[in-house]
Amino acid sequence: MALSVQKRREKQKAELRSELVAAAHKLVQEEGYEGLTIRKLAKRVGYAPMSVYSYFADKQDILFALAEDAFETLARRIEEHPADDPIEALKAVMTEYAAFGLGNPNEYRTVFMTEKTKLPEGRSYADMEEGNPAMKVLIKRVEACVAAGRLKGDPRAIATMLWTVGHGTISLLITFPFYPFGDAQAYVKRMCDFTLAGLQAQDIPPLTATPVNC
Amino acid sequence: MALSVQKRREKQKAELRSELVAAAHKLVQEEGYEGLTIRKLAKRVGYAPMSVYSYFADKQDILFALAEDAFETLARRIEEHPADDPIEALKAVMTEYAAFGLGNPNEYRTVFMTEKTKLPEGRSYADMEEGNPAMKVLIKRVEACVAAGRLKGDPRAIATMLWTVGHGTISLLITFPFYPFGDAQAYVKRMCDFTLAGLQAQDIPPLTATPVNC
DNA sequence: AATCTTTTTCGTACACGTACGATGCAGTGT
DNA sequence: ACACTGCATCGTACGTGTACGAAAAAGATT
Repeated sequence: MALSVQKRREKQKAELRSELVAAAHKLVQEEGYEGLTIRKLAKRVGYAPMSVYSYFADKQDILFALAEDAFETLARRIEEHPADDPIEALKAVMTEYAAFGLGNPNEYRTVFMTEKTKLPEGRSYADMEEGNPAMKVLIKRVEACVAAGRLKGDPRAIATMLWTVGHGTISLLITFPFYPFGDAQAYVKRMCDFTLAGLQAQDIPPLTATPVNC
Repeated sequence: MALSVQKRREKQKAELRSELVAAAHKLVQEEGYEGLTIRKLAKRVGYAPMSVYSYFADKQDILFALAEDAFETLARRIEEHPADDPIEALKAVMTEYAAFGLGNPNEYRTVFMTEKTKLPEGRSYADMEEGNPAMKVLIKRVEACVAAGRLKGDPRAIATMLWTVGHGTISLLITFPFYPFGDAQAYVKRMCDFTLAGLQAQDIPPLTATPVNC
């Protein structure tokens, strides 16, 4: 109870929620993933621990909010790195994504490597794609590649595959820092180039389609 | 004589450790992953909760032991299903690996998605490759592909790249189960085929080499 | 103004993982 | 026989996420 009851009263719900998100963000940056606890978070904003549950269903919900935040800043960062060649623009997305992950491993871990079994209330798949700015930019740049005839296939599928490879690379580098990947940057570039070479050589069907062969 | 006493102690210790692992396995089977707690485990074998820590560094260590068991059976399962074509044999590894990860997400998470600054005592990255039977099989089959002229390049680099894509796929599916990947099996197959197509189209240099262009 | 209803806040309690240090016992040296 | 040493065992305690329900505040109705 660091704050007076009256001041607490005046706060708007949305404001308080984003204040909680901001505090959570700070906590993660300052003390790492393990530093983010409900009690600490509550203390930061002058609430009792259980009051946090008025704004978040559970801890996962907080992490989800952090993820949304991270997506936004990531998208902003990406858009600061345009390129003439559409393929290069795509590579820039991957590079920025990797730089973000390797530069903020704690953040990346909480956002992309902790289980999110259930969507927060009112979220849907569409939200995950449409409401995710980073994915939106990625898809947009993929679409540019398709439009320019540099890639063939379903943009969303291509984007998801790029995300998959990027995430695999980053999370492995974070989780096994001593594994002999060689230079991290070089490995990121290797995987990025490899994936894009593969994508340029194929027509990528949509995700829901499940072609059966082999 | 002091030596035999020492050995006897170690043997007893190992016995109790595996007894604990067995009890843990049973607990998981009976009550699910959430049913595995130190306190319950201790009660099962008639010990105080803290006594478990004489045999395991922490709970992750227990899960790691469980995962080792699982990987052994996985490797066995893989080798029971060989394929004539070396590339298909490689795909089989990936498929089984994915099936394990998606079927045992908690084990997968503890082994491959939690920071490995502290591996269980006596484990190293050589162990990660040599001591993990599944990874061992992967490298072996990559080598078979290279020997058969179906793949070109450094086997370890190729295996690492396959691991990267496989891990990206599995961990994403685990972490964001609500994301519209479509059918998980189909997505795994897609990524697997895609990656192998790419690998077959290139000569893969060793990891330490860091080619610089673009 | 008074009463009832709804929403927001949070005090308490539980099971959890586990750090720390005490206890007691087996093995060794004298 | 006796003291000493090392080690297996475990009692206690802390901080964790969060279920439950009480308390308080805000809003609605009379």
